[in-house]
Amino acid sequence: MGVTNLSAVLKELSTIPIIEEKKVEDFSGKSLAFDAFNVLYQFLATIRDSRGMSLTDSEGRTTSHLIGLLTRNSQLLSKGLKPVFVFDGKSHELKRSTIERRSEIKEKAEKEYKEALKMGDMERAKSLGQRISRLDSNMIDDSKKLLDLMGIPVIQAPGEGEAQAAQIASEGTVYAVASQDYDSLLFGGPILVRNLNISGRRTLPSGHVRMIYPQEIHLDKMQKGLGFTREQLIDLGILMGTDFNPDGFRGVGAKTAFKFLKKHGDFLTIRKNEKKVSSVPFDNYEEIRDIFLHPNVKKGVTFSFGEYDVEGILHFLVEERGFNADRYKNLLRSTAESIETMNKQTSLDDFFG
DNA sequence: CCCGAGTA
DNA sequence: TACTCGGGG
Repeated sequence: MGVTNLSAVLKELSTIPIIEEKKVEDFSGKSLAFDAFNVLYQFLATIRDSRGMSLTDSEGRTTSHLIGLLTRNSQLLSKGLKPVFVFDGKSHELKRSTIERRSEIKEKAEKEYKEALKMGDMERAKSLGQRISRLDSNMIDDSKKLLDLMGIPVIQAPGEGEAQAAQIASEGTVYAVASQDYDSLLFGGPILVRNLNISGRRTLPSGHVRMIYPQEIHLDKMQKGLGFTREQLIDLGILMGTDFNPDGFRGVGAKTAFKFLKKHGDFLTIRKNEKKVSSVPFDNYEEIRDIFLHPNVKKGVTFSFGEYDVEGILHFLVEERGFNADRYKNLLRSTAESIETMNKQTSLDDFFG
């Protein structure tokens, strides 16, 4: 999850427009560091059958994440994007309670889901199904295996994936971080790209349909538009709630957090002067701030892109997971072909400067 | 999530 | 061309 509700702040409180609308093709030739868990959870939540159940192979193993990774990444590769996947390592102890709470919520949703199924309330079942996605170590392993077969580099972060992704983005090893969360910006990643693993149209809870485009957000522009330093952006996040203090503060949302920060300058001064923030016990401020300012990351990480191995992918998905070969072989071949023609083109470009 | 078939 | 629906495993 992470910091997800910053959109309102960026749209309504900034003096300059911060969110740049892009097309997927605009990222052709650029490498993007995807927060792997972020992507996988997205697939697990959305790739479901009409009863809200994950898709599985004949042995009951979930395959939703594999379908998502294969189709989405094949499209991105066809358009010349160079995805890199960064997996979470050990999560910070302050995040544990968040994780535990999420798993409680999931257990509750699971019970309600079964009831909804019994009652035949499919709409409700489907929406509950989305909340009970679990990512186990087998799913992580076969995601890595599939990515490897697709030639997509897999990076193992020592801690937060989002932090490691931000690190390689600041080092210029990748162009940007791709995620739905804003955390990479708080970790110091200079560019964030959102909506890159989401299709063009989305049905909102209200029933309205809206087009979704990739968005590019630059940290420096965001700081300029809001008039905040990076430290203040971190304070903003903490006031609104992060993975490390998920509750935030009662009655403090985007606007109030922004207002407090403008008035007092930093979190500790707000804590001294604003009742909404001071009335709650909260002694992890320095530690949380430090997670964002000095994250647990590896420096100087390098990687290389591999071959898109059509035969290998087919073997894994068809032989081992029961995918329908006819359904996917066209996608695989045309993807391999686009990659090949693009490689030829870029090597020509390199040759001629 | 993505795709294809069916429909207008 | 635009949209909805069902299926994918």
